Amino acid sequence: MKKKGEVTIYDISRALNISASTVSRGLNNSPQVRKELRKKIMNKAREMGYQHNKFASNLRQKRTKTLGVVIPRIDSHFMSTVISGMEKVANNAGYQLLISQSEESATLEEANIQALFNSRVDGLLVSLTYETKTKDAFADILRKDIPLVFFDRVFDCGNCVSVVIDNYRAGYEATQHLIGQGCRKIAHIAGSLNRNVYNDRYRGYRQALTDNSMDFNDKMLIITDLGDDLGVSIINHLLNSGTMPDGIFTANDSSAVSLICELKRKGFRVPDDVAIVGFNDDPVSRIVEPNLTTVHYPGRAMGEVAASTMIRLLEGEQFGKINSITLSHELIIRQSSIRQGQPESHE
Amino acid sequence: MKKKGEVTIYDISRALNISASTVSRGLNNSPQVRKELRKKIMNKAREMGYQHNKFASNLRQKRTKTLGVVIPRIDSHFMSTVISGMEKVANNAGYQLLISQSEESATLEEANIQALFNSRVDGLLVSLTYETKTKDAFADILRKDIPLVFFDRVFDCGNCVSVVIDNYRAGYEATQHLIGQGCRKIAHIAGSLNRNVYNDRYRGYRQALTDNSMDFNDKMLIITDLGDDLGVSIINHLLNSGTMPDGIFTANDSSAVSLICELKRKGFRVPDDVAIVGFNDDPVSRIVEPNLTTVHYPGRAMGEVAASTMIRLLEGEQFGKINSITLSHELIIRQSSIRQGQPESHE
DNA sequence: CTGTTAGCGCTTTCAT
DNA sequence: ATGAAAGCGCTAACAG
Repeated sequence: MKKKGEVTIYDISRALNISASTVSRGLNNSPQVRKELRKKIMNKAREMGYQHNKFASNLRQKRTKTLGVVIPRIDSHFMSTVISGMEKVANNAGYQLLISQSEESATLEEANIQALFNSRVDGLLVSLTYETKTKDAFADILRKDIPLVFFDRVFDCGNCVSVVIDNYRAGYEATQHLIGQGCRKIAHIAGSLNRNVYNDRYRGYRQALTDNSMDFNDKMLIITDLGDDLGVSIINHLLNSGTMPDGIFTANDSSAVSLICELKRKGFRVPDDVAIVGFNDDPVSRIVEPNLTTVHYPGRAMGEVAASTMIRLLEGEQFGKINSITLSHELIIRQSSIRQGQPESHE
Repeated sequence: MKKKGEVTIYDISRALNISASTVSRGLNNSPQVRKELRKKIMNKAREMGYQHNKFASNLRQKRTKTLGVVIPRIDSHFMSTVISGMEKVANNAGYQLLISQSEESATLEEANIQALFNSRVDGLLVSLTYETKTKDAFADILRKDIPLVFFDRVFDCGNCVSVVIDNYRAGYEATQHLIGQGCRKIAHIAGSLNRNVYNDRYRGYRQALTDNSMDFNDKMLIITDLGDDLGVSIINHLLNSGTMPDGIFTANDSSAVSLICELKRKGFRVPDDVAIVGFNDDPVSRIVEPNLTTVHYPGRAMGEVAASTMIRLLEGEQFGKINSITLSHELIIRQSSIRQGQPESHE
């Protein structure tokens, strides 16, 4: 692991017969240094192939200009879009992103948080796993007042910010749409109800049923990992349960697409026999036939907002304490849920 | 930016009436320290809420256990899958990933490389932008012997490793397949020919034409950014050019899907009027109707291999110098390119 | 405006 | 097996 001898500010100071502090100041564009000298320092630095050593600087300044990110997985359309927005904002503000995946494991999540803490990230951006139940993993972070921003899958917690959409309302609207299309037996495919996103969507669904005097049947609630190959097992499960729904609201688009494919394969007409509404506005929702009605989730904006909120927190431009930021979603109505001669209800 | 006073090894050494060096050794599980004492140190550390400071450690050891990653964008199925594999391998080996996006801009790419270099990453993993022409941006990296691994979009360069698939052969096979299906006028939609991936696919396409005594017509080559809304303009362009192809090989799946949609909208039958082959095996290729024939690209494996190669490089377990690693691809034949009564040729 | 001095927290010879 | 001391490269008082 031999590193060729680093050129340090001392080398420059020696070459220029000035002190290291002046070199440091010059390199950081301090107005305390004569413009002329500053330029001389810069030139010499370039000439000598000097490269700023962030570590030494960090150690001294006790900040890293680095943000830690912990997410369940990065390889979904939604999450990669969030991270893309986050990286852009962070990079523009001179921050770097240390990204780690928890793979839906609370244990790995905790290990990742610990590692990021040891790396002394200035702030932590987190979207929780399916499993996470307690805030224990965040104890160190919170004790040290390291800013913590949750996004999408969040914890309600006093000293941190959450960036979310109104999943409850989105779930309500999705269900209401199915009801408006004439569906009378509506199933819901959910993710882990530990997590706000799935719990809220579920509660919205329940409320919409209630508001339309429709009974909830617990055979119509299926809790899954929302994978993209759920169609077969879910449709079989529903058929076996003896009550085939005429509408399904499912908590993400990949499961919705899988359902549509399986329904078509089994000879059901979509949406006339079974109408589907998904969630996320994944690109596939526009491609699958019939096109999928879904909830547009502003992923890029969520990443941007989370990052810029974090940076504002770090750089202390707060005007009062923010607890939570809710971005707007939108129900995108596509043909898969518009039934023949069944006009869309005007809400 | 007040940080509550860190607990250091000195605090522990004082509490235990031993020296800091012993504490350091104990914490690092050095066999030089009595087992008993080691345990006492560990316990005290936990009790006092000690947290290892990676910076100080890095500064001293001149390594960071951090890998820098520079990619055009993270928000595509392919790239997010690569990164996912890379992160997993890195994390398992105790490395962290500093990820930045170049957004297809050579300038931003260079700035990102510079920033990562200043952060003293132990190694750099790069997939190039459309624009990048020279290796100038890598001068510092190479001079300092920082291991450099390219993946997907690579530079041929003496002192670094490339992880790729055989894009030439894949392009050849894709085109050959269309020819086998009876296509006689085959267009190719390419990305920037600066980049190996697109150039090689293009050359494979040309060679397949040649080997089948088919003329190449430069109106059949369209160079684009391979965006997902290219369908309209490309089909119009082809129609206006006076020679509508009966087969199209396009360098990624999102453009392929966009083409299919536009062709269907215009009343062409796919594949009987125009057959399509894409690239990447994106999930949409399985959803679009007709399903898309495409080249399976092992994204996760590519990320894993790139990361583990890097780590092997860093940890010096090399058995000779590796220049390039080629992963295997696979042409996935789906209905969009199987024409009625036109049996698939047996290659 | 510039220099002197000290120290961030850790690891690592070199002694003992 | 443990300790003393030096130093990684930088920045921030403080002094002039």
